[in-house]
Amino acid sequence: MLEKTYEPGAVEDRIYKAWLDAQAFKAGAGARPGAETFTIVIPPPNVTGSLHIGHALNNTIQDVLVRYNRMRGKDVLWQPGTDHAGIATQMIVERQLMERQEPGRREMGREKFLERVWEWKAESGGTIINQLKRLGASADWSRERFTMDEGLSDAVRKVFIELWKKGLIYRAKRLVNWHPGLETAISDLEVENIEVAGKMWHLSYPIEDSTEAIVVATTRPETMLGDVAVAVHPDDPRYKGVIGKYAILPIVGRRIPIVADEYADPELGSGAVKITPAHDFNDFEVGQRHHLKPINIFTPSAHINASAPKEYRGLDRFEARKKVLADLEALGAVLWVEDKKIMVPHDEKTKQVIIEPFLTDQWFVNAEELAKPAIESVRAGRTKFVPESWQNTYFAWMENIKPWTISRQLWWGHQIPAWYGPRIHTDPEFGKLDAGFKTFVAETEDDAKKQAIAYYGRAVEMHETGIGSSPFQKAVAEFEQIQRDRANPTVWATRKASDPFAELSDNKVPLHRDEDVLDTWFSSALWPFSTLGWPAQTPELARYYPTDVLVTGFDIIFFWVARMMMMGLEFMGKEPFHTVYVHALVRDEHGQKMSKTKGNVIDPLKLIDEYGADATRFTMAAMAAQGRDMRLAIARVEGYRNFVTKLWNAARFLEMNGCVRRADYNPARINMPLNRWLVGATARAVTEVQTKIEEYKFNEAANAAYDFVWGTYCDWYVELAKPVLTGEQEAEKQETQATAAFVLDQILKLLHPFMPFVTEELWGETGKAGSARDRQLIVSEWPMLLGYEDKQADAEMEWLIAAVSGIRSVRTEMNVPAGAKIPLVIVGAGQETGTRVESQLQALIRMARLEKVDYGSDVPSGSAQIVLGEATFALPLAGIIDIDAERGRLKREVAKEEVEIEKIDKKLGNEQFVAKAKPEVIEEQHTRRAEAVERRDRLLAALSRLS
RNA sequence: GGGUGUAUAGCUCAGCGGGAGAGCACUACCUUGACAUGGUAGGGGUCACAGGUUCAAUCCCUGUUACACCCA
Repeated sequence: MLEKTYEPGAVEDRIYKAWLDAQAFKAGAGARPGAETFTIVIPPPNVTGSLHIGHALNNTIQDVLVRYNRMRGKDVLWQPGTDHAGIATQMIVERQLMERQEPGRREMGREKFLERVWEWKAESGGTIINQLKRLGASADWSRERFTMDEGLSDAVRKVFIELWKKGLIYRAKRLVNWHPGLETAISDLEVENIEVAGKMWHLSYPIEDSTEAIVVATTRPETMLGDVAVAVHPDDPRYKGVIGKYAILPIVGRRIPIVADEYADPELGSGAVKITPAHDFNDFEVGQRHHLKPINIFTPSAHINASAPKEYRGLDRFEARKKVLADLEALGAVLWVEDKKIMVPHDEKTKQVIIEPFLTDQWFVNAEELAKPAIESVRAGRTKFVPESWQNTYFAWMENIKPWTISRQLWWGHQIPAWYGPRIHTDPEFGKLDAGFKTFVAETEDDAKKQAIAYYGRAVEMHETGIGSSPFQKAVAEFEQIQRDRANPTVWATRKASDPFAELSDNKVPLHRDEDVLDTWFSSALWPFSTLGWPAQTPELARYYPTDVLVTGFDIIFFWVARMMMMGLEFMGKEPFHTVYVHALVRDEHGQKMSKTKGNVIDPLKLIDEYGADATRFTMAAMAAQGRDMRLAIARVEGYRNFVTKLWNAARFLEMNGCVRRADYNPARINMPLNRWLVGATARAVTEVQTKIEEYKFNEAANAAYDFVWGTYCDWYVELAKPVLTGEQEAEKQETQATAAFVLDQILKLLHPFMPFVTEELWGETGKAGSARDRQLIVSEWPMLLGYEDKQADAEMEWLIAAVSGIRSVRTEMNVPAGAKIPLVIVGAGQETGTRVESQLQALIRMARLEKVDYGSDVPSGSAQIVLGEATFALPLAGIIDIDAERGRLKREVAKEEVEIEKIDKKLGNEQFVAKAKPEVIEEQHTRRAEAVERRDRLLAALSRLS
């Protein structure tokens, strides 16, 4: 016997374990022989993360697709795992060390520190995975992957080396977005520009050998310490005379050129701009055009460095601004200040730290080149976006893609497989300005050494200290000096004479591995194939790549979709997925983005605790309309929790009424209109849900299932079945019991992708009676119900429902007590009505709360009347009903029909309409008019009988 | 500044070139033998505004307004 109410908390864990025990999530579980594959890779959540509402939506959709396709008999793989989240994870462990007052990362050294990170991962890294399990995610956990796994790290090294060989990865000194707190480069996607109230300072720079000055405007006065030029627009008449002259930088005293460059906007400020190539992206480009050497004034932690005058050194950027302004003020160089809204780059995660454009050596991916085929794939429709409009966002970004900064000054991540050494004098780059180190990119240190030995023609020596450290720099400088000396025989002879160890030093070539690691997304980009075993040619790779659908939020199109597309095409030669389903962003019920600071976060785990995983999932699916965002109101979750309860109680009713599945049940061989109608309606519901899932219209699929289960099965079928189930007609009873049980089975299947727990539980419970179940619901077959439509049965049941509804309406309107049983007299019944009344008499009596049903030739006086088909249903309520009220009711009904007739007449009277509208539309109007006239006339007749 | 999107019932949202819908909320009645996390009946909308296309516009087009998001 089922419990009175369904308790999700008591059931979900047990059901989930049962699935795991049965290995129901494993790739290929329940697949038909020779089945085609259906593959989804999870967009890897951050290992430091915990489940938020966006994950809940994202993974509900994936699980709906996965469970549906599994039931369709496909060979399904849902590949799960997490990414290593370089910055976030390193920060967590560093904070932990600090809290425990243990030595910091630099004191303990790289190796020890990484051990600690792995320890952290082992202890608390799996949080989100466990939370996904609570949601009911049926991913193949036996295949769970982590971006730092050995295999995935092999893939990263291989990709890096291949791209390097193809020239698609390079190392260069560029301005990058620099996080001064973490002292690492970050990608432009990790920067959020936030508008803040700022100021614009107008500064006066004196012109050399002149009494005049040039006025520049800036929002960052402290960077003037690194100014190398002033730019004006070449066509700006105000400045024609000063181009080519020099300004004297106040405080610093540097002589800087006044250059003509179109970057200077005559409309903005004074029309002249200061140029600080080391600290501004636009200025950097201006600097390059005019061959100006950038002057970097910051240390990696954004304190003033030795390039600035002594009294500024060591100040952080904010203190430096104050001092620069005070000093300029004292010089009279600050002309005026205006308030201005300015966009300031912030760290996207915390939104606390201001990001600094910073000049450093970094590794870059030539994303522009990789983007070309990725754009083409979408243009050609080999990968489609759903909804389609998102492809515009994709194109917009991909067509303006910037070089991707992939190196990070961190320890946690994939260390870049590059080794550096000095250049030999025969190297074409030798001695060139900014040539940088000789770089050896290799799988292993041994391989790097081999390459180096081949290049130098002599043994190398691994240096442990960083490439920026003085011992390494000194060793390199020494080697390069020897190279120079050797190139000149006279110098070399002199040197050898004075330095007996010269030859020996020549043999000590210093080599050092790049200490930086790669951006986490570099490894995530490989996820659709690295998780399947690549670079090894595994059977899984052959079978499951390309995958089918990537399910993601639009805020992440750039992170996941774009990069996976680029890498998939480059290394697999095929798009990683044929469809990208972009779901909405979940907001609170007032449309605000959820955030911890606003305190409007809805925690999906709390929803699961309170309403159950099924209700939470169903809400996600029901609200997943294709669009930009969805506002989540708790009331919706509550409503769907009630739906779970409703289903449970329907099953309980069946159980109490002997509705047991029968092995010999055949829906094609049943007789009662009630049952034939239900089976047809079930078939329609199945088709609807199936179609909508395949169109990625999850809200429509969920609603179709909801309407059928509650509106059709519970509200009408079960109610109409009651008199049969408690009646004496044994054959009818048995047919109804079996049909009710059969359709419940179909319902469980239909709802399973959305509500896996309660459906599996009911599947198990109902399996205890009747024919044995041979498998769990999760791997059972999706319903196949074709050819069960019965128009005649449908018409009869629709008539019955109209009759019952009509009588109920009148009862309420006439204030007939709910419990009172009243007589019904049917007047003017034709053969069809007669047959239907006979067939549905018990149902009619019970549902409409009738005392008896008679036929009559006249409507008894003082009756309320309902027009239904050719017949009039009269409810003789003399003495009970208020004749005036009934007259009013009928008049309103007549008026409604009149309005309808009038509207149609207007249309049909329009020659243009008759001439141009489609014939079927005109036909429909005629039919509707005739029906309305019929109803109106009967209502008028009813009205006349009242007076 | 450029782009994208949204305006439909009190709230949250579907829908759509020919009859305005759901859930929640609301009103009235009902402790009927699955379910009060329920049942029955009901009220409530010039489908943002102004033009245009069309036989026909909530739906297509243009503009306006408001809001949201993305990019600079």
